[in-house]
Formats: sequence, structure tokens, C-alpha cells
Amino acid sequence: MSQSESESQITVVLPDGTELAVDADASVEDVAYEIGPGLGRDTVAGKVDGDLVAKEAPVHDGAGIEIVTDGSDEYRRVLRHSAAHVLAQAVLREYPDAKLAIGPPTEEGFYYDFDGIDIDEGDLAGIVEEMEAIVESDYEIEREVVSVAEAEERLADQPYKLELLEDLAENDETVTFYSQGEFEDLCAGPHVASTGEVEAFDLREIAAAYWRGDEENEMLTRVYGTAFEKESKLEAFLERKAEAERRDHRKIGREMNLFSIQEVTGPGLPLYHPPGKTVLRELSAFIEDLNLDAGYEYVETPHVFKTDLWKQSGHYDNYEDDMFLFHVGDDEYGLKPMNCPGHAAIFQDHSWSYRELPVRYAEDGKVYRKEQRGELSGLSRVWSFTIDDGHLFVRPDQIEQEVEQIMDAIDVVLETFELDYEVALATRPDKSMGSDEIWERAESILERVLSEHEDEYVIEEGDGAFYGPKIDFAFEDALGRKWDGPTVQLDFNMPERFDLSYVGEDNEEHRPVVIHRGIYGSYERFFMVLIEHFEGKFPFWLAPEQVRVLPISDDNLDYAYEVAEQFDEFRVEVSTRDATLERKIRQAHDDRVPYQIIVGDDEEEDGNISVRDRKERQEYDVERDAFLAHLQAENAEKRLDPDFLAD
RNA sequence: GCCGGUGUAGCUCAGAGGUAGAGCGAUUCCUUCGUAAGGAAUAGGCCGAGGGUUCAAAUCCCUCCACCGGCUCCA
Repeated sequence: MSQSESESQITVVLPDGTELAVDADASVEDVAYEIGPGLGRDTVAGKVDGDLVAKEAPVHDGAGIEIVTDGSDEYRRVLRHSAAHVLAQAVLREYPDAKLAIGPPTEEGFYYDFDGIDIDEGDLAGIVEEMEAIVESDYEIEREVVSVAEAEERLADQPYKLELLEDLAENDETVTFYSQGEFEDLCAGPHVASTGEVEAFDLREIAAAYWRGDEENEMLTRVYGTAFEKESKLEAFLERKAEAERRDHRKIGREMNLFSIQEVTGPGLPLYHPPGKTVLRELSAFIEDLNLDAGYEYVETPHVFKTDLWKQSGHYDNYEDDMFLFHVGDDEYGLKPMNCPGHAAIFQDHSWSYRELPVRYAEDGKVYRKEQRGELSGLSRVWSFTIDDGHLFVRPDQIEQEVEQIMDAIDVVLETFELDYEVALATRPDKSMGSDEIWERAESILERVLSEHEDEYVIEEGDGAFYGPKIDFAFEDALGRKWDGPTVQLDFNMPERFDLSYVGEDNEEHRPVVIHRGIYGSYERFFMVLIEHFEGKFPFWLAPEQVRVLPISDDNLDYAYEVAEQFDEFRVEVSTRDATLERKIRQAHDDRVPYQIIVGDDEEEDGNISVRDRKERQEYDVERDAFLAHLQAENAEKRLDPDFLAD
């Protein structure tokens, strides 16, 4: 290689690891053309060392290059960013005084923040119309590199942009502008080639947001929208939104009389009605069985403690603003935001021998946390909730067996609900307590257990609590949404704070390690996810009403009661309403009852029943004993769907 | 907490200064029914709360309260 060649050529690395020599002043697009003319033409943008950049952006020696074409997820981001510009252009046409803030793509779409406009959702239609005109015009989107000085001139009447420019000017001498038609915007890009590509879009809502997310700053008007590369994908997205709305636990909770949150009783304080409490009791009994099998002992602690306890646990210092506090005489009390201090207080009440460990306490403990009012929402964010809490006080040499046992229980629960999940090990954060030795040991124990238990898991470096490493499960619901799930946390702090100890074999005092574990986490949150996951169609074992007996006419009422009595180990009701059979069936479906037993003269005569399930399957002339046996098995095995009847 | 939106019958919603409405549900009566809505009648309301404007307020104004959505995913 000659001297001149080596100076004018640089090497970039493609995603598959191949190296490619290109001109020193090459852009991302040039690299794409170098790979192939087809790819060059399709290039929308690129990624340099993982950062999304415009196709005109320069590459540097040794850069890792990815080409973004119109099929990729990155393309969708680029498209949405362009859609945000189309929105801004439309708003400026309709409201020339609008000041532009920022307009980035988001996970679900895009938004643009404006100041100086006063619009409500009724105005969106007009903006959409203007956007459609802009898309129709198919303006070319052009990129331009501009000096900071010139940018200042161009942005003279855009105060927010000027503020952004100030920050940029600290590092760069030039900035980029993108323009389309009469519209231009200070923007890093990248963008699609023309506004015509932004075909499948929709504006969703108007909200308010602070400039730069700071409460001290101006309140801006944010317009949310979404865009997709194809109309069909936009429709699928809107359908998924509609599906989520249909499954909203607040709506289903009302329909099924599961719970209420009322103005008189206070915000974020759910009241469970009998059907809802039935589900909760089943959920609780499930965990209780697992706990008792695993050697847990149930304890119970009050909802209120003197703040002395919270001062000892450290909650008072770190958590005071989120606690409900009040005075009784000279003493200050607080509703408990966590159950662990109470459990620690029980443990510390007397001395322990190493032979007695591990000690495993369990409690469905109600806790109270004063979340910001605006954050409260249905059962997902509340002021009072119940945790299926468990605290284990173990010797260091027992950590492994105990974590294993907890993982077994978690597996049972997740498998019962057939939930897909991901597992993460969160390791030592920068700010933490405890010796290097104990952290290393603990982390390696958790890793060993994880590798035995799980096909795969990720390590979230530095994501652990300051008091110990943890294993977090996240599961996915029927709509593909991810939720925080079971968690196992080691705690080296609490034993110190409460001066917990046991007497070892050596007759010396030793510190136990505390393990916090929750499987559902909070009943409220888990209940909410289940309601939405099942759309209220709970598995037989959880259904508030499991079987409904429908007499065809009043003449069959006595037989209906006789049948109901035979099934009374389950939650069975007889439909006594004065209605046609069709109406009773319809009602049972609306009420999401898993099984209907239909009895008329034919059934009464031969002592059998007809069975129908909520999936609209049916069978006549079923023997009562056979159905009962099936229900017993379906219930005991906690099967998800009624499966007595075949399709 | 802040911003926007919404509060009318048990539920879903209409009504936008002049006698509070519909559908579903509920109750009663008729009907006694064979696999997703039989018929009729009746009841049901401090129009979220408090204040104001007006001859007159669910409707206009102010203050609260609750709910819904949003509050960096950084040009």
C-alpha cells in the first residue's frame, strides 16, 4: 500500500465483523454504496458505533457501521422523528406564533412540544388535515450543516431552540438543520428522504410537559402521535390500544364487582368486594401452601408502629416523605411502608442458636406508601397494598439452599400462570455496604443458583440494592407488556441495623443474613395484571363464581338446587331469574363464569346434566360424577382454561 | 405536586340559560321458555361539592374535590 493510499483510506467494520476500506471523507451512504448499489439506494440512515446518524454523516477510521434501511426498527424511529417534523410544520402553518421546543421519537410514536399555542383535542383533526397535506406535497427533506453563528440568526424568534443551540455550541462549531418546504428545524436527524414517506400516522392526544422536564420551567403543550411504515401496522397498533382498553382492570373490576375505589373512602385505597376478595384469597392460599411446604412460619404485625422502629430500620431517614405519620400524645407513629422491620423485631425478641436457623417468616402484610396524587391509578398505583412478604434469617452457609428453595416456589407460580419471563441478577452498586468478601460470595451463590435454575439470565451490573444483590423476574402478559415480578434480595444491612445475631457452633455471636422475597410482589399489582391478562376470564381455581346452574324452566328449579348442592365444594350459583334460557346463557357469558350446567326435563329424567363453558362449547347428557371429578382435577391442577369440553 | 381533559340514574352516555333524557341494568306483572337479549309497566337524580352572575343555571363565572391522560424517551 502506497503512502498516499493509506492517508486517503480508512477502515470501517460492518456488523458481521468484515472490514471495509473506504475513502477518508466517506459518509455512511458512501459506505452503503461500497457494499452494494442496491443497499446504497435504500439507505435511510446509519449507525456509527451504535449511534443513529444521518446517511450524510461522516465515518471515521475503525468505526462500527450499520446501515439503516426501511425495514428496520431504526427506520421506524427515523420515520417517527420525521413525522414529528411534519407535525411541527403543520402546527406552524395553523398557529404561526407557536414556539418549537423538542420533538423526538418515542417507543410508541413521537411527540412535539410547543409553547404559545392554546389547543385542545378537538383541534387535532385540523392539524392532522394539515399534516396530510404536507405528506401529500411530498417535500424533499434536506440536511444542511450550518455554523453556530448562522444558526443563531435563523433561530432568532425560537427561544427554546436558541437555548438548545447554546448547549450545542459548547461542543460543536457547526450544527445541522433539516428542512422540508417552508419549514426548517435545528435537528440532529436523521430523517427519511421526503415527507411523502410519513403516510401512516395518527395524532393521539395533547398533554402538558415542562420544558426539559423541570417543574421550575415553562409548561409546554405536548402533542403525541404515532407513525408506522405501513397503514396496516398503524391499524394493528391502534387495535392493540383498543384491546388494552377493553381489558382495563378498572372497567372489568367494576363489571365483575371485584373492587372499588371511592371518593368517600379516599384515593388509592381500594375496597375489595366479595368476588374480588375471593380471587385474592385463592391467590393467597396458593402462596400459603407453598410457604408452609417450604417451612415458613406465619407472623402478623400491626399496620402502625412507633417511628422509633422506622428510625432503627432507616426508613424514617430515607422514606419519610412517603410515609403516613401522625402523633399520639408525645409519640410519633407511622403506617408501615414495609413489613421487614416488624419481622426483624420479632426475630430480635429473643436469642437464637445456629441450630434454629434458617428462620422463615411469612405475612400477607398490608403496607402504606404516600405516592404522589397524580401517580395513583386503579390498582396499579395505590396508597395501601398487601405484599406476599417473606423474610428469611439465615446463616451465610445457608444462603444457597434457601435461594434455591425460593426459586423453586417462583418457578411453580410462574409455570402455573404459564407466564413467559426474564431473569436478571443485579450486582453490587457503587454505593453499597458490606465487605467485598460477602458481596463476592453472595453474588457467586446467586449466579450458581441461577445457572442451575434458568436457561438464561442477564446480569445487571451495579443494579443491586445498596444492602445486597438481588434476583429480579420480569414477566410478560397477554398483550406483551412487561411487569416486575418475583424478587429475591439479600440484605446485609438490616441485620446490622437491628443488631441481629445468633450463637454459632463456636459459641460466638454471628450476624445472620436476611433474605427478602416476594412472589406476587403486591397483590394489588398482580391482581391488576391478572385481570387484564385474562380479560377477567380467570382460571377455574380463581374464578369468583365457578359454576352456574341454569334451570330451563322453573319446573327444573328443585333439580337445579340438587345439582348445585352436589357441586358445593365449588363456588356455584343457581340462576333463579325469570328469563329465557338464552338470556341466562348470555348472562353467564357476560359474567365470565367458566362453566354452566343446564338442566331441563331431559336431564332431570335421567339424572344427568348438560355442560356448557365460557368458550361456547357444550355437551348434553353428562354424568354428574364425571363432571365433578373433572372439576376437582381442573381446580387442583390450577389449569388456565376450562377443559372439560373439547372444541 | 404541576398541566390538559372529564364528572348528569347502578353502568354507558345524550342534553350547552327556560318542566332532567335514552339504552342497558333493577323492581313488579305477563310469560315457563332447550343453548348469547320474550313482552309490558314502574321505580330510580341536590346534573361531583361550595360560592357567585341571572327573573331563571346541569348549562355562564370562581374555588375546591375526585377520576382519566401526561410530566426528558433530551436538537
